[in-house]
Amino acid sequence: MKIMRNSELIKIFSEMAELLEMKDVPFKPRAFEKAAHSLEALEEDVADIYKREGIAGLEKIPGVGRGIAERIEEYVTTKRIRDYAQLKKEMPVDISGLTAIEGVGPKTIRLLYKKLKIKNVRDLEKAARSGKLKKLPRFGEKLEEKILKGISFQKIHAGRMSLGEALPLSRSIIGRLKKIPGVSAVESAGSLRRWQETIGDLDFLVIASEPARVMSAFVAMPDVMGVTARGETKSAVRLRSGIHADLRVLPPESFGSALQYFTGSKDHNVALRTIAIAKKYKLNEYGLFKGNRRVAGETEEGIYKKLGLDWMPPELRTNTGEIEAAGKHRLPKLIDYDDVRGDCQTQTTWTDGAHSIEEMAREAKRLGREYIAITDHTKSLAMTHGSDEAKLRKQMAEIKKLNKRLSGIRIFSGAEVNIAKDGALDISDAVLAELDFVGASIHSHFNLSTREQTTRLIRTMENPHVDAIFHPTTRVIQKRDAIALDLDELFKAAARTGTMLEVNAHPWRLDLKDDLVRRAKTFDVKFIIDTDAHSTAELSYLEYGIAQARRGWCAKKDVINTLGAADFSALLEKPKAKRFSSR
DNA sequence: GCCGTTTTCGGCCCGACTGTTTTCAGTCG
Repeated sequence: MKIMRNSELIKIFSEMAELLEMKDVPFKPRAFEKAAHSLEALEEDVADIYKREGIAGLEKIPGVGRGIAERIEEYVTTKRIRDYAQLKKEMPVDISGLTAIEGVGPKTIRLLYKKLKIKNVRDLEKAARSGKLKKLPRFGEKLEEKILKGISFQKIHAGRMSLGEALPLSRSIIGRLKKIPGVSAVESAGSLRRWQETIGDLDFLVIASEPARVMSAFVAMPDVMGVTARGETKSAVRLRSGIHADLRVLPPESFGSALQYFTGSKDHNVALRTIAIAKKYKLNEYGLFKGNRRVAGETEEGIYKKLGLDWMPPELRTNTGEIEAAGKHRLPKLIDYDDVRGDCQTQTTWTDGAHSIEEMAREAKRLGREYIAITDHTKSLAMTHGSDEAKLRKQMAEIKKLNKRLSGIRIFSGAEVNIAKDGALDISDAVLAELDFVGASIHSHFNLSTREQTTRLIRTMENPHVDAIFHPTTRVIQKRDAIALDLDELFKAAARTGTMLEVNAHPWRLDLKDDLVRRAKTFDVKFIIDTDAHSTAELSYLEYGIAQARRGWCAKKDVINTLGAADFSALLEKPKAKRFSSR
């Protein structure tokens, strides 16, 4: 999936955008930025496109015209781009490192390099500490201090926060804001409202009769480490948890437009604004305007409707076809957050979990689940005291007893069977056949070739007892890349064998991820959404997995554990290959 | 440099806030 040549070009074009910005070149920076962004979404290696269709093929990529197509050609054929090298020679600085510091942009970088020969964050910190920055034109005490603070903040938290950290944090801030007198509405917008897997910062929108009071309360929250902006309608703070939070107070007539605007994504908004312009409107965070007259703004629905579009859930707003679908009234009916009725991957004290089968089952019941599959690890994963055949049989007997004793929750016996390097499993088929539900997953040999890895998983899927592949790509967000796989081939095999693919809800994993879910769906793959809980607390992760499925355009029917316990059980009784053929 | 129901030239999002400016540039989202 990782395409080397594309990611190199993405970096080059993004840097070119910044370098041109520094030189005050108008408009070209946006063009390079847009091309870089477009390459990120591209599924194919540009070199392959070029070999097949030449320059004309490259020009079909959105945001790529003749000029950028020729630069791609130059890169593919000579491994370099001359005008990038030239720009870099004029300004040999660590652009991405420096722009990551809050308040440092291209113009500042140019000034820092020209006056003080600052090339990277280390040079910048040294200059700031020795008081050299404040002597620069347009600099002073405060900016110097701001940069030092920005550098230390960056050291605490490089990168983005996981959805699993950001959502509870956001909910607690929303709770706090709602208690302020005069506050009649609070929403979080931004990437969090779109349930993106990582969050860059938090955005809060508020309707309040006394804006000043909200601002004071916001900047005084216990988690606030520093205030970066405080105005009448907008404030911004740094939180101890290592993330920025913005707050805006809005009049009720603009709340919907602000929600729409600050929810994004940026690409979605740009596309929306283009439609607005074509229909002779102006769209901004205060409303949709015809001349000076506001024609919509109170609600998001009102804005989309005036633009001829159906309202769409924030999870879909990525400008990858949702706007066209909304215009044709063909948006998918997404799976709802309360549609999943059972959790099919959980671990207990039998292996590396923190709680007993009964504790997990009772908590699952409390959360409204109708069933839970207990899927402890198997023997080749020795560090988890994985089960062998005898231990699994003992566990099955225990589950049978518990099912008689407990009401309102059904426990399925299962396992998370470890997949060997060659795709074989470490539990005999005879015992797998006795289990209600079998998931298999990879926990080792992450660096095999695409061919080896694909063959490995397909062999596992061909086992008639394997109901599902857990966390199919084994990526860990911001830590470990997905294993190399020929995904189309994998998805075809999953559909052919009737093997479900998991959308793992653990916020570190979220695997399969959104765009792969969407792609798998085109092969008619069926999914299950599981928490992979190793404790009772983690059983509540389910919503993150559902969000990922929604971002992958999943309907309820695509996700098999939306079935009730009896239907799910009946489905598992059928031979794998025949389970989904009639659906 | 890109793009096209404003089309092959002439546009390209824009408002809030900060700091150091005495009227605005730079950054951010």
